[in-house]
Amino acid sequence: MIDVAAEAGVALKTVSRYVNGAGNINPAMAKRIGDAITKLGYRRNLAAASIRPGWTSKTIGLLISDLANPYYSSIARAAEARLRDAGYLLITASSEEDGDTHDRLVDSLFERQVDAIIVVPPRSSGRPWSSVREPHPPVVFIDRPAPLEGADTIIADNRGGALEAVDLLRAKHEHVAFLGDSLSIYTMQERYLGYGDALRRRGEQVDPALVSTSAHSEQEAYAAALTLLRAGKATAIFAANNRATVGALRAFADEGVRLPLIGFDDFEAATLVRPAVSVVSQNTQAMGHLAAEVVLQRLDRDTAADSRLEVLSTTLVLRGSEAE
Amino acid sequence: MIDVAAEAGVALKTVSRYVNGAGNINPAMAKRIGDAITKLGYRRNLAAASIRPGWTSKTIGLLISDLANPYYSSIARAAEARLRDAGYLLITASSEEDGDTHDRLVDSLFERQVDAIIVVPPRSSGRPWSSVREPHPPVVFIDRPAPLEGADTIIADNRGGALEAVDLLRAKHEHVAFLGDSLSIYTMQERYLGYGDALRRRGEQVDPALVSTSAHSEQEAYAAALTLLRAGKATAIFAANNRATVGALRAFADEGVRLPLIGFDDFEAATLVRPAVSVVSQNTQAMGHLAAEVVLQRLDRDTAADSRLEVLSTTLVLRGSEAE
DNA sequence: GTGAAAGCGCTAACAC
DNA sequence: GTGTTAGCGCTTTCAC
Repeated sequence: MIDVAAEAGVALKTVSRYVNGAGNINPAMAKRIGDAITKLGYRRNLAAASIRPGWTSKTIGLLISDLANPYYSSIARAAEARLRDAGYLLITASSEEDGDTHDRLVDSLFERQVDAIIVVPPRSSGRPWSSVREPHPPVVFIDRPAPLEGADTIIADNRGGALEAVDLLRAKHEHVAFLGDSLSIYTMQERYLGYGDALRRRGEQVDPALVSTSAHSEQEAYAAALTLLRAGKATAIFAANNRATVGALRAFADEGVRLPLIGFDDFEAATLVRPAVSVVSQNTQAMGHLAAEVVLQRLDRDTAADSRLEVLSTTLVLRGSEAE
Repeated sequence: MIDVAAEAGVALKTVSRYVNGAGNINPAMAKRIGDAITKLGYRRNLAAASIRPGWTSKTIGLLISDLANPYYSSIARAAEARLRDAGYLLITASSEEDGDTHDRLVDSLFERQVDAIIVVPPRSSGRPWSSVREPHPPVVFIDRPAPLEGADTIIADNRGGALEAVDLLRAKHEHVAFLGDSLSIYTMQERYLGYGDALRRRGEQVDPALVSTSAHSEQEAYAAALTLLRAGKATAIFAANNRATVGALRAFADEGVRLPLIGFDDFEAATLVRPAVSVVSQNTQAMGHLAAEVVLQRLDRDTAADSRLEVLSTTLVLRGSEAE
C-alpha cells in the first residue's frame, strides 16, 4: 500500500480510502491510485485489515458431519449462496460425528476469527458447549437440537413428518412397520415418536414385533428389512432414513415382493425405481438459507436479540402406489 | 496476550512462545501461563499472526462449480480430510460455472491470504488466468484442463473411459448410440472422442444418426433418449453423463424397453434400478486427495518445481446384463 | 479533501 | 531461559 501511495504520489491513507470505497476522493487522484494499483498488481490484505478493532474477517464457519452427504452438501450450498451475496465466504469443515474433532474445529474456526459459525452438533459429544468461553462469535445450530441453552436453532419437524407418513400408510394398511437406526440418534428418536403418534391417534399401541432399529449401515438395513419381510407380519413399511429405504428396496427386489413404503428424506433414486418411492422430504435449501439469514441478522443488529428456534415443516411426496 | 502475560507474571514473548509450542520454557512458567490462558479464556488471533512475514493463514481455497453436486462435494470432502490432517482449513465456494463470479471469488480468496487454491475452471470464461498478477499463491486445477500454461492439473481420463465402455458395448451390439450434452463442454468432447475412438478402432465411422448432444437438462435428456429409441436404430446406448443416463432410464421405463446401457459417472440409483446400470466410474476421492497432496507439496518445498499433470484412470463398473 | 502518527495482536531479532 | 523493541499491513483519530 505504501508502494501504491508512492507510485500515485498520494498519502497512504488516501489509498486506504480508495480501496474502502470512501466517497471523498479527488477524481484525478482516484484515477492515479487506480492506475498505480493495476501497475503494481497490488492486492489487499484483508487479514491485516481484520485485526483492526471493529473490523471482521467477513468469513463464516460451517461445521457439518460430512460434506459428501448430499443432505449436508445441499444445506452448505444454500447457506453459501446466501452468505456470498452478503460478502461472506464460508470455511467448511466436517466433524465426522466425532466430538473431539468437532471441538478442535470450533477452536480453529474461532482462532481464524470467523464472524459466526453454523454448526451441526455431532453425535458423539466432546466438551460441553457451555464451557466455551464468552465472548465468542454467534453460533447457529442446525439439524439437531442445540446443545446450549438459548441458542439459535433450526431443525426440521421430524416427528410431524413421520406422523403424517405413518398416518397415511395406516389408513390403508393394517400393520405398518418402523425400519430405522438406533433411537439414541435424535432424528431417529423423533421419527419414532411420530410413528407412535400416528398409531396412538388411532388408539393403538406400538407393536414391538414391527419395530426394527438396527439399520446402522446399508447392509444391516437390508438384513433388517429381510427379517421384517420374512416374519410376514408387516403389511407396509415406514423407513426412517435413506439407508433404511434403500435396504428395504433391496430386500423387496430379492424377495420379489413390494410392500407399500414411505421413506424419510428424498433421494435421487426414488423417482427412478419402479414403482417410484414416496418420501417425507426435508427442505434442505430452506434450512441452509435460513441458517444464513439468522447469522446475518445476528451480525447486523448485533443486539442480544431473543434466540430463534425455527422448526421447518416437511413435505410428504407421494409417488407410486401411495399416490393413488 | 498482554493480559495473559500480566496474569502469569511473564513477558509477552514467553506467552507467544508457549502458544507456539516452543520447547524452551521453564515448566513452572508454562504452567502459570496455561492457567492464565484458561482463567482469562484467551483465544489466539491467527489473523494477526498470519500478517507477520513468513507466516501464513493455514487456509486453502477450493473453488468448484457447485457444492451440491455429489461429484464435487465428494472431491471437496476428500481434499478437506487430507488438508485438515495437515492443519489446514478449507474455504469452499461455488462459481456456478460463471466466469465473473469465479474471478471475483479468486480475488476474495487471495485477499483473505489463502495459502493456495484448488480450482475447477468454469465453463463460461471470465478474465484470462494469465492476467492474474504474479506473485500469487499456488493454484491447482482439477477436473478440467488448466486455463494457464504449466500449472498443476489433475483430470480424469474421460476419453479412455468412454473408449473402454463403448468398446465393450460395440463388441456385442451393432449400433451404439452416444447420448450426451453439448460438445463444447470439455468433458463431453473428450467422451465423444473416446466414443469415436472405439468405433474407429473397428474401422467404423461415427453415424450422426446415433449421436445426440442435446441432453442439457434431465428433461431434454429424456426427450433425446425417447427420440433415439423411437428412431429404432440404436441397439445400445452410451450415456455420457449422469443426466443422460437418468434420461435414458426414464425413456426405457416409458417405452417398456431396455437397451444395453453404460453411463458415465457412478450414482446411487445405479445399483437400485433393475436391471442395475453399468457405469464408467471416476474416483472422486482420489482426485480430491491428490489435489490436496499436490497443494501440500507446492507449499512444503516452495520450489518452483515442475508442474504436475495427473490423469486419473477411470473404472468400468459392470452391472446388470453388461456384467454377463 | 488530504496527511502524519498511533496502534490492532502478534512474532523475530537481539539483548540480558 | 526470558524480556525488550521493532514492525507486519492496515485503518483511524485528529490536525491541516
